[in-house]
Amino acid sequence: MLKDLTRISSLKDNIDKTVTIGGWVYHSRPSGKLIFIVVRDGSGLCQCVIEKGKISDDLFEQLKKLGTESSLTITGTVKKDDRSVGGYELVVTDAKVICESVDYPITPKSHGIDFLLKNRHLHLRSQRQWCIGKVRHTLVNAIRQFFNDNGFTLIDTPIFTGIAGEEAGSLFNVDYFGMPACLTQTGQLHLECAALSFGRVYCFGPTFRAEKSKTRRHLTEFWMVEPEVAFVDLPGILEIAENFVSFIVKEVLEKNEPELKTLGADIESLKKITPPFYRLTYTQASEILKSQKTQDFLAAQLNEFKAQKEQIEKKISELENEAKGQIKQWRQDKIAAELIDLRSDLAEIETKIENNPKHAKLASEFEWGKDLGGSDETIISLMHDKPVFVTHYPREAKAFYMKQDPENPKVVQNFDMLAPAGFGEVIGGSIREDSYDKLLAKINEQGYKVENYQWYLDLRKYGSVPHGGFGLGVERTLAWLTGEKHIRQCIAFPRMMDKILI
RNA sequence: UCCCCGAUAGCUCAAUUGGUAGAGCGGGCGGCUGUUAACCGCCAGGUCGUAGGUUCGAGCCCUACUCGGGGAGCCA
Repeated sequence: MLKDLTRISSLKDNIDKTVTIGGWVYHSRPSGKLIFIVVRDGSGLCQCVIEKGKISDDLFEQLKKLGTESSLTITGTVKKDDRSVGGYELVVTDAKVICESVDYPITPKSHGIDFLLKNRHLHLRSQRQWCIGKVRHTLVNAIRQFFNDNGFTLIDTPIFTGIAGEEAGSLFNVDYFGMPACLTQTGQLHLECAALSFGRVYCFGPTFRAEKSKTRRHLTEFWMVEPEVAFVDLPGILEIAENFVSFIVKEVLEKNEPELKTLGADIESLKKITPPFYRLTYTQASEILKSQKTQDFLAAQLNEFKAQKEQIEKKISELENEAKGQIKQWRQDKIAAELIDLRSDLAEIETKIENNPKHAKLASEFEWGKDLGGSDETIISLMHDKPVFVTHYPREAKAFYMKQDPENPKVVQNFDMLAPAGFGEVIGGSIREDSYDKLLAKINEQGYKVENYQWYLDLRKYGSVPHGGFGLGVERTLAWLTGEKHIRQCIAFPRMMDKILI
């Protein structure tokens, strides 16, 4: 049976032919002697038109009452029709219900995020999650393709590890047969070993951080790709990063434009993502933050928010007045629904208005030496239409393995890549400290146990070379590309702080 | 860990300022041959998160707790 099924995505090659598709009821609109059932089969959506008389009355009655997400096979003639979702529809001649679905909990109307997460096993079938999954698939392939095509060798780094790459406070500890171990936070340290064997390597896998972060940009388990390159300097690694990011954006644009449109992604701004990206040093970035330009920028933004707020409030009061008048019940209901949407928009804009002066204050009081805060990153990122590399952060604020800048010992040769339009950090990377003595001193300075890092130090003892790399978070990149507000929607089964739902 | 907001029908939300709980969607029944989150009529559906308190009277006020959302710090 399965081999005889046609996938919805290939209906365009079967116009006027009779085919059978297998799928689930996405939407059903019975209308007397005519039923429209939109079927999804994982490859797309297809509207099936069922006319009474063309099939048996019993089947007609069964299809008429079929609930959302019932599974079936359905046979009919493929017609091109612009009125139909996807552009093609099936004029049905036969159907077979496989499993009737009754009281499917997710309805076409809006739902709260808590409800949807608790129903994640079903929510994955929704159009939005499906689109994100398709884009993620392209993204992951593009990531692999870029490195594979540019002389990188894939190295699978371990998930159980003994030493930390980042802050020890964010480690998940596990009991490894009675011995202490932890889940990997980065494959970088292991990858450096491999880079000195293969020259150019990358790893791609899940990463775990026990940060107590409850924000739209954090997960405790996320996927990260990390390239590591021998014989490279900071300008060199930046060039790789911008070519890499430009490539994956181009691939997604080429292969997933319909999905991006459905998701409401800003396709025009993604088309601008081509090398070169902007480059700022941390010191330049901090000067921008403290400048009048930034204050003006934020003030302009505040005015815009206030104008938006006024517009929303005006609309709300208009609708409220209309609702007081003598109008039909259905109009009352429509107004109520619009009011709910508008009030939620209003709350969002009010939060922005409230945060704006705080962000302005934080920016104006920015002190050299601190790490860039979330709002600082957002400001820098909003002021640019392409990704921005921020380089040369203060040494104290950064990880022990980053190479001290020979020209300014207070900073390291690192970089963050901020995605444009306020999205913020997507990549973090650096040139690694390749001097044995400097690395040893830094390990001691941090209070780490040298014996744990002996193998890592060995890399600086036997044929050390300048090398570096970066890590790109898959979910954050996906959120940026798709315009999704929260990265928990960018992985099928998100793991969030204190919460594993299924 | 800190700050703010919330919890009312299966779901999303109302309840005119403390006076007997409403609507849409979803479900059930009926109608409709071109629907697009279809539409029209009828029906069922509630111990207002939990525990106290104030009051003649609490969904609404107060206290504590639980759960959730947003933001901060930190990060990819």
